[in-house]
Amino acid sequence: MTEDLAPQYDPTAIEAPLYRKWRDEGRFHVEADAPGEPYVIQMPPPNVTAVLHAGHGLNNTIQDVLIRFHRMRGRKALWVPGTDHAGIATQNVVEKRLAQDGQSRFDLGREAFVEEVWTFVGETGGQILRQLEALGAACDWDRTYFTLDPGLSRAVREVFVTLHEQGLIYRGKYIINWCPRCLTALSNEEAEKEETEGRIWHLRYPLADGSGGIVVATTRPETMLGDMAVAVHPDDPRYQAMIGAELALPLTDRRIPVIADTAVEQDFGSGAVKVTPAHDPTDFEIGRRHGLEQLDIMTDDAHLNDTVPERFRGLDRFVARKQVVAEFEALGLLERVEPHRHAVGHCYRCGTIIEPRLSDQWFVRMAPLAEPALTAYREGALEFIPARQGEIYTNWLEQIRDWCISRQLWWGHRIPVWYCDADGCERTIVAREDPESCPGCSGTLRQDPDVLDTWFSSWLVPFSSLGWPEQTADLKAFYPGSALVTAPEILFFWVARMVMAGLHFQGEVPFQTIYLHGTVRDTQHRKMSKSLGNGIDPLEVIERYGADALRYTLVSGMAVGTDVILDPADIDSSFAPGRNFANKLWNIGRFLLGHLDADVPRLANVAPEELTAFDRWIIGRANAAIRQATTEYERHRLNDAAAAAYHFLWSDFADWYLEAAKPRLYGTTPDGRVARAVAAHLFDAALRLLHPVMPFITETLWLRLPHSDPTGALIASPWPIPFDVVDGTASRDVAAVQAIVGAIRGLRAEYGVAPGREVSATIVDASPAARQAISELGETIRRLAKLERITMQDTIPGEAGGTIVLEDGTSVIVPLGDLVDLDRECARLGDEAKKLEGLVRGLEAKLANPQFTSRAPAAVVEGEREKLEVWRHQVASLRQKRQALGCPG
RNA sequence: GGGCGAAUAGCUCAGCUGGUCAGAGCGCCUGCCUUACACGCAGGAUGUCGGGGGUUCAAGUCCCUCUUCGCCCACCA
Repeated sequence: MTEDLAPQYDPTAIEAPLYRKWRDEGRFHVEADAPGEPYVIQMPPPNVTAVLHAGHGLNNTIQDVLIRFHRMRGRKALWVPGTDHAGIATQNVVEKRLAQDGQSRFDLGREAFVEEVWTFVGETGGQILRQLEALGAACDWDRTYFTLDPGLSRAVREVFVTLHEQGLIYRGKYIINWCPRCLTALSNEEAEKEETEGRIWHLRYPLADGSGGIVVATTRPETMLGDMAVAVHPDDPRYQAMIGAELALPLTDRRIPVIADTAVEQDFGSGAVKVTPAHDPTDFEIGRRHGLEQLDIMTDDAHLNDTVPERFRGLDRFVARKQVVAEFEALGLLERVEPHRHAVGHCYRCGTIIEPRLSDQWFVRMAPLAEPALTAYREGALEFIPARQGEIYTNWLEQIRDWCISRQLWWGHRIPVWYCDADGCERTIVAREDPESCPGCSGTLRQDPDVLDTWFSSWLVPFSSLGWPEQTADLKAFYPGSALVTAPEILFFWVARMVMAGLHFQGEVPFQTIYLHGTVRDTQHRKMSKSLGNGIDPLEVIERYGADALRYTLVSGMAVGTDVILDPADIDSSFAPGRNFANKLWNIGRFLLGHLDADVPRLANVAPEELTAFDRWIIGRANAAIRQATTEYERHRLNDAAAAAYHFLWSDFADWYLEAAKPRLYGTTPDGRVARAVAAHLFDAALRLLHPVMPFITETLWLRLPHSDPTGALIASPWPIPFDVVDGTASRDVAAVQAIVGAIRGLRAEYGVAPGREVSATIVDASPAARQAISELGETIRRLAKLERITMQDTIPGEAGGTIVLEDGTSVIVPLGDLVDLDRECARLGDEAKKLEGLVRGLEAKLANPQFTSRAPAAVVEGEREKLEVWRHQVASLRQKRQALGCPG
């Protein structure tokens, strides 16, 4: 039971075997019919091709902390893991591999390519889930899902068809965000807007009759080849005469009209806008209002197509831009060029500049779904951490636009829509089950070639992962979930949409708490990324310092809503907090276990009168730590919860209690047994408090403690509750001990007393607490301060000594003979007195102010009076000491 | 342009309902290998709480304003 611990803390030796033990004992699994109130977290499913990075480390640590905490609190805790098929990302990875062999997906063809992706996923996919085991993630692996699993695919299809039936899914031709590299449409969220230093070109379009012309401003000159009109504001006095006129579109032989539309801002640019209905959302709307033709001038990969004059055909869009500008310049039609800062959309997967493009796509009507999601938040069904994220959520929902869900990819959920091409039939079938043939004409059907946005399966996870559309026991037991932990980046991609889907299909929000944590960044506050090479590999950290050190460092460095800053160039000091603390814990355990035996009495069986002041004090500190850590975990302030356990263990338990209790622990006296009982029980409780953050080391130490917990594992044992012990004057007495010991240690350091040399101390004007502390705990003081003896007396000793006056007026004097420099001591006492006199004067003035004494609460005034008394007393003592030493002045 | 937020010790940040709130960790300085721990022990230094106004008996804490910085959204081409 008190089997020896390795002298050196070696996390690699304990972590992996312990994880296996937990898993083999079924500690992570929970049945639907298990007792207790459920606590459910859905892991944000990592991409199936992902490898663990620092962000995953932080994200999953937080979830694991919450799961472990709530399990210990008696909840039926379920953490559901899974992976996302990640349409574009995964397809890109496999395409890159093919490219190494000089192949493209088109060489293979759709079926073979998809087969290839499945093979790739089968061979290398999901390794991140295995890496999470090293982190200690207590997920229920029996419920691991993949978003392309048959069950989840059924859910996707059910949702698509239902929304279609409800008129919330439609197909239409609109301007969408097109990635010319991935060759697919993207949603608005997938087009990342980046402020870019660009230019704006002012181009002159001459009137068809040759009389002057009109100047338009554009950031994308190449699109002028698709212009169908120039628009001005109907009220713009400058252009009244022009409205209705015909312009000769330069570089082409086309004629376009000048039209009036209120969408035009008179103040911007020249007040005249070229209208390209097929390549700009605003222009698209203007074009619709005026019945303009939509001329798509580009190919899928953003080269100019056959609609433009021959010399431009086949040119890349940016090459074409240069050429268009050059030709305008040659014609004398380039008025001027200005620098211009504007937001340009980039593909969130490959970074390619988005091409706004007219295209036939499927959309989800979002307004009807957003409405309940807003209401739910406003009615308090959702709690954001930090709370301000709720405003961002609201802001987004209020101006939501329809969601483009079709993707021109091959890897993903195929859209469940079939078309009948038979003449005169041309039916569209949207169905849950694959139809054999056209129900209208029995003709052959052709399935829509597109797949769905990856997020169209992700937004269903809170219920699809539990078996929906089947009404499973899991669904009943574990929906809705409790918390959702993720980075703010996917608040719109995923979190808000899950809320909508949950409300729409289950009638309830999928989780109550939305915990949005910060990002792991380097010392320059840059996001860690592969391309910048500034990443920290969590697995490397785990290998070097252990998962517990990694986890503690991440949690302690993470206040709610702030980023975690780590230095990739100095892993050693970055993870020092966790590493140091884990080592400290190990050594506390080693020391304590070395002094325990199997028959340590239960604390409940120790008579109250057997407890010393230090025992009662440390129990009080433990109770405070239990209360605080519990509250902080509940409030999701994990760093504060961890700090509560940390400070209790290190500053109170190790630094003071164990140090003070050493003689008792070394011996075999009855009070030694009491100390062992106290130490064992409080250490047990503290390990419980810390277990959510540092599961491995706490479990390892806990298993070696003598106890009779029936669960047999810390991971499954109950959360600690405060001990029922009366403090009496214990905390006051120990505080006095700490003050006296601190004063003596300070004086020793001040005068360079050799560490081994014993001195004596004289206490004058002892306060009641000091008096009691010295008479009851004098031996402890003597040992902790390395004293030969400590005495109390009424008068200041004649011998020269260092003096410190404590806050309660007690004077601690250490006679040091020759070691004391009298001048220095006089100056020190004098400075101290002066400083205090200043404070006294300030406080006297404050108390003399009737405004203060009449308006401030009585307790505050009383507190200030007491403080004044103490300070006055201190000043008097200091003066007295100076006099006794014969100080000048 | 709209929304949200931040400025506290060299660094990263706490300070939650205005009155022991000027703190923690890391780093730094001094002394110690005191048989649990040098990833340690003991002691120590460092802040006009971004600037300026205001409310209050009392303000890192509330309000206004300026400066600087960050995040999200956005069809001024």
